[in-house]
Amino acid sequence: MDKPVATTRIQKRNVSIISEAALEVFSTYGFRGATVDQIAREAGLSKPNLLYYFPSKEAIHSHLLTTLMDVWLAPLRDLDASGEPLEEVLAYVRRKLELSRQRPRESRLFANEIVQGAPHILELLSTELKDLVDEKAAVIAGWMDAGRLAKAHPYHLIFSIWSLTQHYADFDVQVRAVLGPKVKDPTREAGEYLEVLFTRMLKVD
Amino acid sequence: MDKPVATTRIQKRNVSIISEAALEVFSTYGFRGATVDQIAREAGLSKPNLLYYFPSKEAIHSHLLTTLMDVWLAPLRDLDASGEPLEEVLAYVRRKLELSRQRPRESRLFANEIVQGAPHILELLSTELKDLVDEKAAVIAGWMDAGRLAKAHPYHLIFSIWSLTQHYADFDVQVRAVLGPKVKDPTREAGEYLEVLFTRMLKVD
DNA sequence: GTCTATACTGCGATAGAC
DNA sequence: GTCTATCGCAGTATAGAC
Repeated sequence: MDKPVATTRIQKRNVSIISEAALEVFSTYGFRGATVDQIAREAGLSKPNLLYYFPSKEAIHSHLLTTLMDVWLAPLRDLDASGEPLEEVLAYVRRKLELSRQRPRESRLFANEIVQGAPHILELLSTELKDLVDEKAAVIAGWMDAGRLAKAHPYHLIFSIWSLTQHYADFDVQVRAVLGPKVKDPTREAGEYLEVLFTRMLKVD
Repeated sequence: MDKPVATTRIQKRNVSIISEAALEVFSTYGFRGATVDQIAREAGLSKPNLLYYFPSKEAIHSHLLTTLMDVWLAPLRDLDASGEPLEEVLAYVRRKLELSRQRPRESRLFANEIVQGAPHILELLSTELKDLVDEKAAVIAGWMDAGRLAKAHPYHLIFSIWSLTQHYADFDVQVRAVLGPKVKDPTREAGEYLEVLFTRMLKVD
């Protein structure tokens, strides 16, 4: 809803600048906590000028959430039914953790939205997201039935991958506060830990 | 900071009613998204009357966060160095998951705060929380060194317990959207899954 | 101690000049 | 297509009657 006007090159460029600024602000302060003024300042535009490209604050937010959904789900889409099971799952974990490291703002944007009850994307969750998870959970269940992966609840396996990888983006301040300033790259440690965790969990003896 | 006035019974009762209402509203909308009007309505008081008990919106929020911190850390405090290692960890997971089930609003209150950079409790995280985790991570490391628990990064083990258990409170709408309406109690399924996960992760052969 | 009324601020959005 | 100016509203907090 409320797509931005974007036909000329200048317009496309400004829409992209605004999106970048809005991602920065929304991911830090949440929807209500963010102000259009802040986003405009971050984007280097005046407030009315910004509202020329997007009709409202809500429109910017919606635009971000929907366009980012694809990026967010790509790692799961890439889970390949014809691959080697354990390696496929571990590769998924790696891709997801890499996404948390490289795009923590996107992760926090979603986290803010979902913690508050997903008012803007509830529909997407029970359609697009559910369909994809249904499909991939079936693949994983197939591997388990074939004895190629240790048995476990496939849906909760996927939830645990989301939870553990996104934790290092969403709760970054807490992780750093607990580990102390000496640990420069918590996500690298996390990668090693998660590799061990899911191998022990899923490897067939 | 800014403790509420609470000497008489009526005052104590109202402070408690306000806290309950504020928890409901802050956990749903975050700090900025919540309004004093909403909290007052939820508490059945007029706005000025509410602001007689707490000097400001921020004071209510601080009061909630600091008083709830103890409840939140209790399960980890109860991890007993003289107990049987695997059983102690599993019991911790169970207590934490039970807390997510019974007090999802508290979990979301913290999640909102930390996702947005923990502006109000950063200090607490790097002192009280860090000290407790340091202590318990040492206990776990001791168990691993003694060969009573499979080796793994103790800090990230604790992070993974937080992450996995709180996920079912903080991301409840997403979990339910994906599982569909037929699953009435995702947390019960999660309990079984997590039992398996941490047993396979930590059991010594 | 609790209410009504209100001061004051900051925000989202629009009007209209250029 | 971008600006200045401003409207209208919602929000926090306070003054002062009862």
